[in-house]
Amino acid sequence: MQKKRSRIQIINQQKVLDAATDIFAKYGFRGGTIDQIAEMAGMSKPNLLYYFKTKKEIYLAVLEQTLNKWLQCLQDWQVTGTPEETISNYIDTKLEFSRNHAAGSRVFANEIMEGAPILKTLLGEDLKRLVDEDTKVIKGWVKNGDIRPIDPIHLIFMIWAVTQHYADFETQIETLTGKTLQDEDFYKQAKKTVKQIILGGVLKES
Amino acid sequence: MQKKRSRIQIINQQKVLDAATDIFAKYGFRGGTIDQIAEMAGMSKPNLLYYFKTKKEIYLAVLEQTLNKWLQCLQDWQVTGTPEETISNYIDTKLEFSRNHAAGSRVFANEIMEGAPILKTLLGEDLKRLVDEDTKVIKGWVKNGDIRPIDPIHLIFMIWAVTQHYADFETQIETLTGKTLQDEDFYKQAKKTVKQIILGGVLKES
Amino acid sequence: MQKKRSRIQIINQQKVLDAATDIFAKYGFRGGTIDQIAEMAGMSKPNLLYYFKTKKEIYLAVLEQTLNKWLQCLQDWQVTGTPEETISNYIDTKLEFSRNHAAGSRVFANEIMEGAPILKTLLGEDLKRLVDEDTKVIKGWVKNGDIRPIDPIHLIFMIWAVTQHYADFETQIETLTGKTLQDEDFYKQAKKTVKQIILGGVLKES
Amino acid sequence: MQKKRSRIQIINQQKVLDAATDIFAKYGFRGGTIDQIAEMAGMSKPNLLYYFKTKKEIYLAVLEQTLNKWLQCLQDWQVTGTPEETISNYIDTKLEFSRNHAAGSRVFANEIMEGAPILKTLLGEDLKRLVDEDTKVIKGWVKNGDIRPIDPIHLIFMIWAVTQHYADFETQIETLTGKTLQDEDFYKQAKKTVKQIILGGVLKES
DNA sequence: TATGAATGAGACTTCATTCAT
DNA sequence: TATGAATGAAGTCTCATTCAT
Repeated sequence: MQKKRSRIQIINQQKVLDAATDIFAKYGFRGGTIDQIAEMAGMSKPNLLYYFKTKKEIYLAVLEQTLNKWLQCLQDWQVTGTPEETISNYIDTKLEFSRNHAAGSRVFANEIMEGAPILKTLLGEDLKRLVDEDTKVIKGWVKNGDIRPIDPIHLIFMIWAVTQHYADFETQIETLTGKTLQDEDFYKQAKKTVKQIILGGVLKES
Repeated sequence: MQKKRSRIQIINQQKVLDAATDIFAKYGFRGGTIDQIAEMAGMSKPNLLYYFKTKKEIYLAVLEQTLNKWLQCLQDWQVTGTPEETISNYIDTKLEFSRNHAAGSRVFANEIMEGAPILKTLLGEDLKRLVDEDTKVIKGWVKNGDIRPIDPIHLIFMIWAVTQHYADFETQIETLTGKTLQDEDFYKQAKKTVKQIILGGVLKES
Repeated sequence: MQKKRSRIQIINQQKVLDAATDIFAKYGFRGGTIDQIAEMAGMSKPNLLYYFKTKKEIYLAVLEQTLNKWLQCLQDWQVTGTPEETISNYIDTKLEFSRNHAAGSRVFANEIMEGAPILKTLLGEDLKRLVDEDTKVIKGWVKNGDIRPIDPIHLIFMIWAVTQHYADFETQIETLTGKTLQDEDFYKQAKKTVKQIILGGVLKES
Repeated sequence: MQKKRSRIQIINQQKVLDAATDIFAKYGFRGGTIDQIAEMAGMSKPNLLYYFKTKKEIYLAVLEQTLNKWLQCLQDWQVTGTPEETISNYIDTKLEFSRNHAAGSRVFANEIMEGAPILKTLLGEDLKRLVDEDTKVIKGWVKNGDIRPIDPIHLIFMIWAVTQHYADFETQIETLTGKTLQDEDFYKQAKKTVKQIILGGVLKES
């Protein structure tokens, strides 16, 4: 039974989640501390623990929230068009997510590098289902001769890798270029190049 | 005065570094503990600290060792051939590194997600120099009409992202496919697909 | 000036005291928490603290209430009859108290095992006075040849020990026999046996 | 596998157990703190936790140690003689235990008043078996006409209650009489009176 | 070289209590 | 009268590090 949440409760819980996302993004679950989160959220540690009883509970809430945003994000994507439109749209969606939820993306990355103790089941079930669907679509394109003969799963990994890279390795990218996805021109250039190469490598020459 | 290192010392130090690489790969610097490293290395904590005085010293040694392997790896790479040969070779090199040093790759990933407190300077100097050189080469190709007009920096990021993905997200990949780069067929298929798409997207149609 | 206490106040205070008696009986003063008491009393913690300002205040009220009941209980007891009647009556009284106020008895037991920080003075004054009186009565009986020559203080301890045992070690007794003093037959049998032995050991054979 | 314990380890573990027995005797498991135990044992808190990893582990060790002493104690008891000898001997044994292990006795009392979360199983199995045996013996005496017709279980409870009372309510007894079982005369007088009454109440007049 | 013992700092969490409404 | 929100103090436990042998 979901407790009724007052206005201030919603606000404070979100403050905590935002701070926690940043901290867990940097240090992972084990490395991040409640002190850091409390300070960043601008509240005392016991007050924070009034909203979330344990560190793990905060972590789970962060994962869940990020997951929801990610799923919602993927729902925006449509498989209806041509391969070019569909892939292009998918890259748009993923890169947009990396721009708007860089910290969330890093929380996922950390979780997976820790061996995905929480998300493993989910990855093996829900995500696998999504991937299987996409794989079928791509296989259909190949069989149909719409695109070059490509191994679908590695194409999917490639798109994920590239789009998430801009979020997960933001520090490195910023150190090397002085830019992040927040920079509009840089964002456009990244999107353009990624699409250029992937579509160029996947589509048949007309 | 460099202490003379006995045979056993060298062996034990390497045992520590191997264990530490695994632990820091999973939990990052903050999240990993000396206890975990000592246990994995099969020695007592005080004995471990006889070889490395502090946790940070271990971490630095891990980073340095991984870095050396990575640089050595890159030295094997030759820019002398055609764009196709050069890029193909680069992908080979990076993917091979991901296969042989998956944990090391994840230590880097963690370090960068923590904001690269140790490596930031290095990234901004040594790595930037390497990247600048590569950028020049690619620009030359473009100007020369050898390849399509591509933004060099995003091409480089793309190759990094894709090749490292197989190391950094190993857990996710294994959960989805049941395979890792250690699987020879999977490794070959990954390499083939990555080259196919990137080269296909970069090279001009003949 | 004694605040006028409304009906609901009286009811709620009693709800708190009942819950607190149970909790302190189980965990002692230090081990019991206001949360536990509040939950058992079915009210929020701040509301509970509206009736009793501090944990200690609750504890004192519990001790006082139990004490009052105990004293009232002892007033029912009459020394007027024969030794047999008097002792028999005393055992009745004490055992009845154990049955009706098992939790209260345990609160006392805890208090005393903690070193009686609150009750020590009372024990040394009021209780000592009562014990001294009883001692005199018993000594009189002995001198008079009404009962066997018995050390009065140890007789008193014995009656206390036995009667309180059924309250304080209720869990043990229930585990061993499946019964408590709430069970009418068990209660009667306990009373009968206790009287049989003590009276048999104290009274002269006729 | 029992770790080999060095000399100092044994000494320090015993220091901890002794202190913990006193603290848990006073405040119960919930109420007693590691700080108190560490201070009483004369060592730092982390050092104490080097020997026992958790508070519960200390508590279990205390219960186990006390239990062992208690069982060893009961082994000294012989059922071989007449009812008089046997009961007399039993009282001796139990009272001696109360004198030598007053704190341990109180730890048990606390455990039982908390509902015996740890010992419940043990009480229901091992102790029940012991009690059943004793019950049979007593029943035999009754059937044989050696003693008066007494309910065995309540006789056993009575002996336990009385003998343990001197340990568990030591504070009250000392406040009222200025004596404890450590006082030799008081000890002898208690023993004499207890035996006098119980034997007087149980045995037939010769 | 190796390890049992020890500890201060700090992390997570609980709890009595207060505040504001 | 009632309760959601907040907090300082304290309690349990972990961890990097040091010491002694």
